[in-house]
Amino acid sequence: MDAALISAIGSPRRREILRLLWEQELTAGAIHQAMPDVTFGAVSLQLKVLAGAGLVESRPDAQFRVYKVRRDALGPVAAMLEEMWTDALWHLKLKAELKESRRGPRPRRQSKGKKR
Amino acid sequence: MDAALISAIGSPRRREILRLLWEQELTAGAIHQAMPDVTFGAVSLQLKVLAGAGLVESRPDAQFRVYKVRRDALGPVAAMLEEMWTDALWHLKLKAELKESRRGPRPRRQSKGKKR
DNA sequence: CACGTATTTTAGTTTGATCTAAATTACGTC
DNA sequence: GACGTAATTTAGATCAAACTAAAATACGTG
Repeated sequence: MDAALISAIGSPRRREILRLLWEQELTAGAIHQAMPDVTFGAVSLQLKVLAGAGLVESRPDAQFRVYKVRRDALGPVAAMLEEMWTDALWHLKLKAELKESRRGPRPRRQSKGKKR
Repeated sequence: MDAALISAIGSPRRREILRLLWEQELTAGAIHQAMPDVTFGAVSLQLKVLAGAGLVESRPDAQFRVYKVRRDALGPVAAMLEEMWTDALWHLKLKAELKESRRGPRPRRQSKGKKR
């Protein structure tokens, strides 16, 4: 129960990933598919942070890597997150939250036309 | 129990303030005195964030403003923070954490010499 | 081992969080 | 009301988190 854990769940993006992993194990690719607004690389980096905090673990499975949430590491926070997520309004809130809290460069538009 | 709460405790600086307020009520000035590495303004801004998340409340007392932590708002997180803080290693950890996580401009040196 | 798919890592960019300094507001006392 | 102290707010600066694109790595298969 250390500061890295609390910092890790402080990010909406990382909570989104935890949410996806809550009920099922998923490959990195599957997680990315569920988050179309970021690149695969970004997802991988956040998974690394989560793993560093001990909140997820992964195992290789053929050419895939399967991620799994470590609920026990979350302790009492697990219940808190669940409560948050079962809240009927959550889906609406999540959208707003992600929109207002995203950082880093905007998704670049496909530069159409110029062919190089 | 919403996202603002989790985000609020995600910041080491704000956790430091919560720690100071944990056992006693304090004025904004007293909190600032206990945090000599930031300006009064910075402390005030963080108190505002904490208040916005419902984690602290304040009442005027003469020309002062007394702040108080709202433990109930923290729910299960309260116990987690306490555990973190009673950890014997905590003091060492805190220093390292603050050093590595501070943001914003460096403290400016007194511009000595040139009298403007 | 060349090739295709899955994932991670690196290098560089953007932006919001956090900060400072200064201006402003709030309160009490004379 | 003028003055002094306490606190907040504003405007501007800096930094690191979070991102992208591309390169590198890992794994399985023909």
